Amino acid sequence: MRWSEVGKLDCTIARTLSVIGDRWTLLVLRDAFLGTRRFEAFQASLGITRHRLADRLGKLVRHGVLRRERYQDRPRRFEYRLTEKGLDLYAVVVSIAGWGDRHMAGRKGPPVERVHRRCGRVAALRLTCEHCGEPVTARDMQARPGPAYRLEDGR
Amino acid sequence: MRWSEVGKLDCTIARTLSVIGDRWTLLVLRDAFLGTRRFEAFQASLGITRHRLADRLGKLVRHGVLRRERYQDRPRRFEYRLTEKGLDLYAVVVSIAGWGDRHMAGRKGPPVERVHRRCGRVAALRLTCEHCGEPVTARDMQARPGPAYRLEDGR
DNA sequence: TGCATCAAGTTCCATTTTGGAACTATAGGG
DNA sequence: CCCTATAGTTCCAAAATGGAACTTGATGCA
Repeated sequence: MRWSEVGKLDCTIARTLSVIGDRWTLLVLRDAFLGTRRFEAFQASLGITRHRLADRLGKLVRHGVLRRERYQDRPRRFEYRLTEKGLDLYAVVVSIAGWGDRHMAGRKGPPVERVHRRCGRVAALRLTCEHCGEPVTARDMQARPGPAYRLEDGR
Repeated sequence: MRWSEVGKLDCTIARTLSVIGDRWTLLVLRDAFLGTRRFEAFQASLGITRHRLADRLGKLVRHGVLRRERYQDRPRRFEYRLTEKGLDLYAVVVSIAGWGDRHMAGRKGPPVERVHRRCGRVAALRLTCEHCGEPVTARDMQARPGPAYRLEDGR
């Protein structure tokens, strides 16, 4: 199976990965969440080739994760900014950073920390149940077939 | 820059992605969280080539995300199970699924739903601040250089 | 006029990674 | 002796990637 077909699978994870599940794309998003907007800045920060970068930025724009916005005429220059859909990927980026901080950090600790503006503290973020508000881990949750799956098989 | 060198960067996200930031790896993990353990089962479910799969499973084992466990002698047969380190990736997988459910779901709804065992309800999971417990989005958080970064530059 | 610089790409080619399909190893069973 | 089952490995063509140079449109400045 070609990777370009994975997005057609009836699985939201597969479809999501067809947009962001790329070697460089999540690093582009990391930088976007740190405030990077310009082509040259992404390129310098990541060490990605210009060709790849143009490609990935274009894909993220096509999928509505980034928006290409003109910030200057003569000559025309553009920058890339997160859309609402893109901002909603924060949980993904932060979860990856959190796992990395716990399991892959150097002895100096994490290179970036995040402050919760409301309470003013440096905070790790955690997953909680939307109903009862309790923190959850893998063992607290039970996966089961959802609406789409039941419909499809007539269950 | 070669992708194999990205993991050496002084960034926990880059290091994490060097382990799981692969086209297929996150789909392997999705299946692992749904209970898949055997080579043949991963292969059939994903449509990944056997060669790639052996490669990815091996990499996850080397990084301590999966554990290769013998479940039969004569002939020796092995299965792959999440370690504690692997189970801790739940937030990553669930965040991806959540974004997919919100932005990429078909009209039939999500194919999988997750029940919180403790409260018994089908629940979406959300990010909250570990200190005040409030749900947070990208706009609620402010990134800043962390310990490793300050140490390195003497700031 | 001529030349340098800046920012955002694009083009070209060699190297690396991947997909696809067939093959191997070890054992049980008829 | 051959079929089946499971967990891989091998080989090659096709696709994706890295690296470096080139393009485009404009400003500055000698």
